[in-house]
Amino acid sequence: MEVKAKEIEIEQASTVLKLLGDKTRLSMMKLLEKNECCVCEFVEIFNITQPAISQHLRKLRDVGLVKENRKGQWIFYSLNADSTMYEMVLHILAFIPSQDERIQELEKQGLRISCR
Amino acid sequence: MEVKAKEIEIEQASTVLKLLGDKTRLSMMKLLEKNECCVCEFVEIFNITQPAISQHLRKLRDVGLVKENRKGQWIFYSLNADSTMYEMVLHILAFIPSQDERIQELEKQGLRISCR
DNA sequence: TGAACATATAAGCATATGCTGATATGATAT
DNA sequence: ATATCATATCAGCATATGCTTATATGTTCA
Repeated sequence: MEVKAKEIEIEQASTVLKLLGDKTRLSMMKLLEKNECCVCEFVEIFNITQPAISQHLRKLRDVGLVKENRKGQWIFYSLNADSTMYEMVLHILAFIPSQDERIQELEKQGLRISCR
Repeated sequence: MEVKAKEIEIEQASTVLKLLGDKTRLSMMKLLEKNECCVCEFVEIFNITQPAISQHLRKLRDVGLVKENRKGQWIFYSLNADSTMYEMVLHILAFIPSQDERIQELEKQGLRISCR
């Protein structure tokens, strides 16, 4: 490693890594790296129910990886740059291929996302 | 990210992250970052049985994160630098505090590790 | 106020995970 | 050969995880 990384507790680190060790959550985090997203977008993108999405987001929020920002009826999620783990998360996400085509794919298919 | 990271499949990435998302395995990997270790060392360090250690190592080996090297009676494990995920793993381990005191702790307590 | 929409929470279920004790395999040394 | 030590594998169990359906909460708008 060229730059000395800011160390974090191993307990915390393993918690975060376990959360990222789920394909759905990892994709969510990668999307959130570049975009603010609301629940309904995730619901369209992933082939699971809205409660399943909410539960994933709750787990990510509980450990402080994401934060929510209500805009009227919608709640937009984004990465929480204040998290102790933010730096590590960014380093990890750098290895993950962009998931943005999944949003574009939806638009192409005419599946409008209601909150935009 | 200052340097462009070599991207890996999201499927693969989540598999690796899930494996690292266990405190025992994460500690093992951190130890292996600097040391070759054999099973009996891990058995002394972690408060779990030898089969549990073997099972963790097997999982790490199955996805190619570690490799084994038999030396007579003992099998020494080390990080597999040829793994597609090696770079990402190193980036992650850079955030984990050293676990080397755990080995030193054992020596201090007089619990000799038989394979050294 | 109440209907419609977005999101969260609860309950229940199937599968995955991590551990233990028992046993098998492999290597060394007498 | 056989006893001993190191490691792996197997079977079984308890707990964790991710999903679904049903329902609750919160917001908007007529």
